[in-house]
Amino acid sequence: MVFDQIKKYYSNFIPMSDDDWNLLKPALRLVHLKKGEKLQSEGDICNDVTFCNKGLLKCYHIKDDKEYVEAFFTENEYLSDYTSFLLRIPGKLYIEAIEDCELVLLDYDTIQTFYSRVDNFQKFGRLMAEFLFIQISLRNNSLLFESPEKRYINFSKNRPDLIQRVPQYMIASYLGVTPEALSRIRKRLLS
Amino acid sequence: MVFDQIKKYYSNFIPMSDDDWNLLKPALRLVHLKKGEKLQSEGDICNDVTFCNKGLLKCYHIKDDKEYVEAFFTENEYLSDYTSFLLRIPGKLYIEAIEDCELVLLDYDTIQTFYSRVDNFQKFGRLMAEFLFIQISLRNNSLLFESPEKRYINFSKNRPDLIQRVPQYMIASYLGVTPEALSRIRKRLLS
DNA sequence: CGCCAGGTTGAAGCGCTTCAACGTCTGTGG
DNA sequence: CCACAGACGTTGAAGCGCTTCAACCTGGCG
Repeated sequence: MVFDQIKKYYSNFIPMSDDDWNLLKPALRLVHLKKGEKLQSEGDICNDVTFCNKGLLKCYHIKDDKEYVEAFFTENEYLSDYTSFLLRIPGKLYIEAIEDCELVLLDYDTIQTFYSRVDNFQKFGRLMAEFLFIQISLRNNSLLFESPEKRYINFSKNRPDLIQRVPQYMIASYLGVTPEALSRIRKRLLS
Repeated sequence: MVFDQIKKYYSNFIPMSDDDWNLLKPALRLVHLKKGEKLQSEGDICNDVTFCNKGLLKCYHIKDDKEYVEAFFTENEYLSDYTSFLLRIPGKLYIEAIEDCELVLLDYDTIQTFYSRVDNFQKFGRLMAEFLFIQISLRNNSLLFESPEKRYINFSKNRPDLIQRVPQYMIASYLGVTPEALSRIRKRLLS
């Protein structure tokens, strides 16, 4: 059923007893998003963490009328404007469907309740934050220490699926260059 | 006494009962580091989190014989090669004293034991990972969306202490530019 | 004193950005 | 069914800010 994927995902982090699961399940909300629709906009306080069952989303912010892509999320990935979610402050991010999406949402209050009531969940929260930290560290180092060309090569290697599914100008933004620059990088790499 | 600072730091994240504290205190190790000495080198598995009582450290890695500074740490800050620490894999980081340091160390096994035995500590671990995530997100966005000039301006504003205490070429590395470029940025900003 | 580390300055080069023009594909309405 | 519009990608030319390399300045220290 539609919550099987997220259950499996959780189970990778902590053992999930039937009791735990039965407690959690009623709090999950299934949401569908059409291509181009937004899950969240600048100024919203992010009130949910989102699990992607199906589809593809981008997470970006806007500055001087330009779009800056911070991340992509696809099947079996966990996403949110985590900074806004944690600090309860308005976020700067837009989260938008690049393809039609099937998402599972879990709200802040429920999560906090689970943190305090279910030991395992506190641990899940820790592991999740640690996991996200490691992810973002990798991206950090990539941005600081690698050339755009190297970043593109790595991205193609690590996420060949996204190279296919995401328009090139969004990938350029994600890599921190203009679409023209990425086009030339690709051309250079062919020879 | 020497562990007062870290106790206070912990108390910012979780209530710390006398019982908790008495349990934790014996596991803390006081370490002194002279300017230029290293706490950790590339290839080491990071086995401790470190709290800085006094002094100043830099965290960097080496690539093509060049030093790339990832972070500075000073009084009342918490540091480690968190990726290596969490994943138990050899790290890429060097951690080195820029000034003589007084540090408080807490090792991996003790922390894991505390995670499983003391509820509050599990929560501390979560909050700490969340905190680090937010920190690194900020840096991430700065690197991706701001010019070196803007990064320098922000850095001067946020860490005027470090501008004074850290040699300029290390700040340049931290900001992701060459020492020459930073020198010219500073010159530009004077007019 | 002379050395060395740290900072500045100059000149050349390169890869990115910007702006503008031009392909190419796809979908949509006349 | 074709024609056109719009979205996406490519290409060219000019400009800019960074890097690199080299020279030089300065202050602290043996």
